[in-house]
Amino acid sequence: MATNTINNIEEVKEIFNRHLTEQKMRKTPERYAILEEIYSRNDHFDAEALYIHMKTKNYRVSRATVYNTLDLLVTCDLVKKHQFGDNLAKYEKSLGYRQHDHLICNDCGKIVEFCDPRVQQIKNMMGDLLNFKVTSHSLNLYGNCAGACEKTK
Amino acid sequence: MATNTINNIEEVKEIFNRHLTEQKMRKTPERYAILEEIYSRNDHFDAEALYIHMKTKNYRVSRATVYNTLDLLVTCDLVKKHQFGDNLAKYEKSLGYRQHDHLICNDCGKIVEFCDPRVQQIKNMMGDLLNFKVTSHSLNLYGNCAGACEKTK
DNA sequence: ATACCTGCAAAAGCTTTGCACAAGG
DNA sequence: CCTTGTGCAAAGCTTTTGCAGGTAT
Repeated sequence: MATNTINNIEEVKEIFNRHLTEQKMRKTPERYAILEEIYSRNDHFDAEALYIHMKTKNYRVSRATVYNTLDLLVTCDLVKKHQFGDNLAKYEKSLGYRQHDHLICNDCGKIVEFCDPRVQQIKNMMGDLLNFKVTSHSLNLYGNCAGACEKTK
Repeated sequence: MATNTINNIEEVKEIFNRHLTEQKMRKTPERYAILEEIYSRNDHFDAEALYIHMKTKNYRVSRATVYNTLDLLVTCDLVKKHQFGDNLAKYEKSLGYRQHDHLICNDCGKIVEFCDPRVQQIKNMMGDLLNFKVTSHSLNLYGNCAGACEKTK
């Protein structure tokens, strides 16, 4: 199982739990099941893939709940939402992951993550310069993975 | 007329013209009309807004042609396509504009452009490091325009 | 008990596609 | 002429919404 990440699932659930309490929202089994499913993955997935995967595991859940819960998890910073060029939102778990950005292969769709401190510098400087309070960002580099790209898109 | 930009419209048409010739594509009046319409704007617009605006000017054109032509213009680098967080493609003319990125206000939707040479440095370094040939990128900073934001969204 | 949440299906919104007709080369 | 491009409408896809029934608190 792919849950050997920096934070174990119990810790994540606890954070979610606290958020739900603070916001006076209900602790439904669906919400925890979706959280668990997301944290068992290590990829960038879309809402439909998550939905299908839960169905496959015989977990009865609706698309509406998947979308609602994804929004909720994005709000409390346990999940990050991305747009990689197409009109399809992709998600990934975010807790315990260093802030990072993405390099996307135009041919095979492969996604590689990277960190660069200059991104933070740009955010700080541009915020000051243009009088914006910058709260988040999205940086995607597009190209192709030289050589070993198999167009498995 | 808002065509007092760095490159005049004739120059742009000439570039488009050359591209169409090279690609053995037809020089239809619709294509030039759409190009002209785009270059008369200085904002970030979506396909529907462009379509509506052409209709308003009594230019008979279809959505299909608008989408086709936008794709075509993106291909030949006369137009840039963006995704600012939502699932709605936004476009802007690109010729003669320094490469730039965007700062988007979450409250009022205002878009401010900026340039930072560090973006190019990041592209170069990450391409080398991860063995990718980086051909393009998208960097958006999200936040809010301190003070004077009127939530006119 | 009573909001809130869920499931289901329909609707909405952007974009693509199919087909018949038009027109560029 | 022949093939590409266009208009129109329908279909496709992702995401949102409305409503009736369920359930956490």
